Amino acid sequence: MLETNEKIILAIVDDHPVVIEGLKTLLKQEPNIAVVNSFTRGKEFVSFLRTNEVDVVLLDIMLPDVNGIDLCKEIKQVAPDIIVLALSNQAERSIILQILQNGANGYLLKNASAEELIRCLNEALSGELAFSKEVKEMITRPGVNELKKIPTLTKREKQILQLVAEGKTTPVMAKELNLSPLTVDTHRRNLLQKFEARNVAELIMAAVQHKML
Amino acid sequence: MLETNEKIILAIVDDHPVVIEGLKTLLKQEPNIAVVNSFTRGKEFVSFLRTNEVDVVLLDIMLPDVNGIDLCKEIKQVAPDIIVLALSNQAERSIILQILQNGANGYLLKNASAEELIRCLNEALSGELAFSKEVKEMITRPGVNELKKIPTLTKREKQILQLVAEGKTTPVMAKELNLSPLTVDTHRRNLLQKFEARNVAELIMAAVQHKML
DNA sequence: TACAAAATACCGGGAAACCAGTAGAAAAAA
DNA sequence: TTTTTTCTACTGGTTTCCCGGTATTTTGTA
Repeated sequence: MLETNEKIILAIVDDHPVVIEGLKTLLKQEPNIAVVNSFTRGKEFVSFLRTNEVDVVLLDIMLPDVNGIDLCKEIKQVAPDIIVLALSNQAERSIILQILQNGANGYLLKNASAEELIRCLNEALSGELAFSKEVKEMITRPGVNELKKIPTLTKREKQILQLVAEGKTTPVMAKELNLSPLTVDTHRRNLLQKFEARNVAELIMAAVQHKML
Repeated sequence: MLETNEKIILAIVDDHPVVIEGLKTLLKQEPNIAVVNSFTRGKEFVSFLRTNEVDVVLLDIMLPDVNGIDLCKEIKQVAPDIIVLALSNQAERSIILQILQNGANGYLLKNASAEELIRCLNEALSGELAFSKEVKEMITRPGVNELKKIPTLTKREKQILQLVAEGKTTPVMAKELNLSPLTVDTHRRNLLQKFEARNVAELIMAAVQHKML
């Protein structure tokens, strides 16, 4: 949390120049906000973060170059004290929960009004989780299709999951990755366990439902 | 088409305040553009159009209140000479073609840069159809990602596909449907053939991609 | 540096999936 | 009423998957 008399250093990561300009314009009215740096690539921002201080980042989680969830995690690793407000134009329960699990401090829809934007910023600055109106409804109302806890996969597991989904068999994958088929098999079994699946069919379905494929 | 020395009256219809502000800011630099009216509802804009003159409208086709295609048609009926540039954040071939058939003069993605925006505006003003880069690619190349022909399934096959997706094994399904496991196996094999899949993983993926699960 | 997590690899065995055919009823379409 | 499609069922065999473990090495982080 910041002292109220200090100015906030804000960054915007979004691949849409229009959105960047819009946010800048709307936030210019706020006297508390000092610097607004903007980036169109996730990678760019991460490397900027390594050498510069940033208090708050408005992060579009639908970037072309990287997956939003991974990017959020990476940002939090590089700068654990940064406040990450996820930006998106769709409010899907599973995605929202997933990104919050990965350290985000809030979730805003791009159709938020200026007031909503400012309100969320302040909420986040005072340590709360901040959500725009529609998002709040989405996460509070009874999770109708309450999905089970989302399993966290390792790098290799994601890779293997992808290949499984492409119809590759264990020996084929082993050759492709220069691994023993037995190793690939182990990863497969770990995947099944993590997703609580009994076979590939369930595995793929679960992965699809969690938007991991 | 306008005379070059006349200023252009522009309108923006978008339910995202951020986008409106962004577009305004980016277009402010253009000396040719005079008035920028903005609306968050399609209906609002249409009634405005009945009493005011507008040369060009940037129209978000994903509004909450009305369908973009119908709105475009309505606008063209009220003011046939208006130039409609469709705005969207997704470039789906079928949608693009549909909206062009309904009188739109161009199609821009929201991730377009300022230069692209201006270029498209000028193209549209000089009577051409205007597209941002990615859209152009999408419509010129013939349906690349036009999915393969969707296989037609029999009643039983749909049933079995569903059960397979639920992780049921052949013997389990056989018992459930009072069939011989051998029969179920035959249906499975027919499913694999129809989807050109080598195993369940590919089968499920294909079925999901065709929205059959 | 020490500890946890991830990646690697193995054994043995049973179950299920997949392949290539064939073929007789039943239902739907011509 | 023929013809076609779908549903049913079979033989016989190969491959892959899935399960129960265990264990070493590598990597990352506290």
